[in-house]
Amino acid sequence: MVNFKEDEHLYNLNHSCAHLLAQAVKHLYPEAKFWVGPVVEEGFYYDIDLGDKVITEDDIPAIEREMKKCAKDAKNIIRREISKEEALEMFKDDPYKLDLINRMDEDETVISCYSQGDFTDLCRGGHVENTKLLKNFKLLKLAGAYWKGDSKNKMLQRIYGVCFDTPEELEAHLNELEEAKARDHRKIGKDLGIYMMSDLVGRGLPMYLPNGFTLWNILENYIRDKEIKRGYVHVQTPPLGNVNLYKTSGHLEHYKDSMFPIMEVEDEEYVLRPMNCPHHMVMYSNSLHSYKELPIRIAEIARDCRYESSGSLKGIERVRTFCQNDCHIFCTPEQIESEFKGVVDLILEVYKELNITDYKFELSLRDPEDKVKYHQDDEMWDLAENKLREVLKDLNIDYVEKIGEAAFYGPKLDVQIKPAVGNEVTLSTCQLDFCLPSKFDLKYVDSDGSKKTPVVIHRAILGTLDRFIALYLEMTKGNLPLWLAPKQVIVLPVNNEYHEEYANEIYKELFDEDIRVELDNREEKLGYRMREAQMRKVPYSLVLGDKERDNKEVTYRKYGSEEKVTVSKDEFLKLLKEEIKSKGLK
RNA sequence: GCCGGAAUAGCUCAAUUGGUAGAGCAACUGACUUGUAAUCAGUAGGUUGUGGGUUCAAGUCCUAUUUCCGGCACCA
Repeated sequence: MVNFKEDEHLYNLNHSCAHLLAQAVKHLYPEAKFWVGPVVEEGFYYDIDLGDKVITEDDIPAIEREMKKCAKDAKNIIRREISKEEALEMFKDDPYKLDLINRMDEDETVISCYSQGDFTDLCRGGHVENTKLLKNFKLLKLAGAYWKGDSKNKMLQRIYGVCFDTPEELEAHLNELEEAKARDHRKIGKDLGIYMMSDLVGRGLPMYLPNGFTLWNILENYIRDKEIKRGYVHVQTPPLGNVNLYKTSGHLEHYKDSMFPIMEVEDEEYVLRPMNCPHHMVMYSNSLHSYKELPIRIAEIARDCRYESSGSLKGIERVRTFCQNDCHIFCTPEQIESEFKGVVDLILEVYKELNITDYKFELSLRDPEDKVKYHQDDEMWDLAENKLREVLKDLNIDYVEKIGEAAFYGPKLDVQIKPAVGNEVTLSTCQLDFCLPSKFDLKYVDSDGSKKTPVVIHRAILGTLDRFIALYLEMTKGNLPLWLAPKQVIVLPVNNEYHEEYANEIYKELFDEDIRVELDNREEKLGYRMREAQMRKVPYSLVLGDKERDNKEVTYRKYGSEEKVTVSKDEFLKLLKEEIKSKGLK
């Protein structure tokens, strides 16, 4: 997918198109006031205050027509540099522009504006030279957007669009957007019987259907086995807790708004747990620990519940109950680096085996100005942040730093992935925590006999199973590798009368070898059953007729290929086992 | 939560300015006995998300509400 911010020409083209949009809107709605119209990764937008006028989809064609009309005038786009006084005078009727001008730094001596015909906008640039280049554009979506991105402010109307040099490029881009929609896990999840939702059960509460839960279980076993090999121990804790647990941890104070409300039970107060860190802290304190035991890695595939605002719910990517692939590593300060490295190493290993390639690392740091969210001492933060930087440097990993994105208890490394539709989300995370261990007064006995406070690393590799399945379905377009496919083989006898017995025999042999196999012996034509097997994306379809029965062979067709291959049944089983073992990777 | 849009059979979608709710697939029944993406015929399937209202008449107009979709805000 094209990124409009990365290509300079495309950036300028879209930036100018944003101005063109504003110009057209101004023509059609003279009372319109304009905030900003930047280029973003997916194109351009403009935020507009239209007073009482509400722009709907029906108004879009008229705006596009007016844009075409304005562009046809072939006006040069002219840059002018003006003083702050001039700027204030020029935009005196537009409170939003005045706000921009007044907020500019004192040392920003150059204020620039760009004009095209009768329209002038405050703007840093860059732009294309002439409006005649703005031909192949399309307005794509309408949205509300808070002024300055703050939900306390008024909501403006935002119009998104894209612009290209040629109609072919525009067409291709629109096709890509359509294809992305077809890849959406909400569609694939429905088509492949992965999960369902029900109003009666409640919004944001997914129910995994047999196919989805098969996939879920394989992933769960896969990651648990990986963790066991790396010295993790697995536990189980309850999905709710006494409210005092979250008062102790500090979570209640910080995240009350996104927790389900407190339940009163016989003079006690409980909450559905929004995370399981506090449970694991308490579990650590169950016994006295020697420095010799550390690191202790307490892991759990844990179900949590969060009150996510209704507008943020999205399939199984963002839900109100989810299972975290969680772990809390309790270690000494000296062990931070090696443990952190171990986690990053595990992330990379898992991504390699799952063939996940399109992701980026983000190092989320505190905002030193925000003393409300980050109230521990700066020294601790500096130490933590620098340690993470060092490890990333050692591992030679590219990352971007994000100020103010850290958790209240410490900095974190996140792995971000772009879903088929919508904003980037976090898949894996690894977080350093100097805070919770002291809140729970956790200790270990050091070599000199003194009691010390351990450091905790929170980490999740598959993130939440729910979100992981969503993203993975989108990456693979639902075409799952053999080891993860809910059904691996479908057996299709050509004719039940003559071939069902042999088909049953093959079915049973595969079943006994733990292959997830299904026999489709319905009274339907082979073509019909083959079509269904292909639509269900079953990796192998086996066709069994006279030839196969007589020679003890099978003819298979691999999903996505039309090639038919006949092999002995032993060879087929061997092939399956090898492919499963290799996870489909060369 | 906020702004906008949408909701019709299990699924995908039709239904002229308000005028008898339809089709394909799936399901069921029967025939066909099948060699790699849809065999044929028949049957059944609906309080048009839900509650009010306007009208001789509402899927269609108004209103409230629920859910979903596109964004924004949020995301430990």
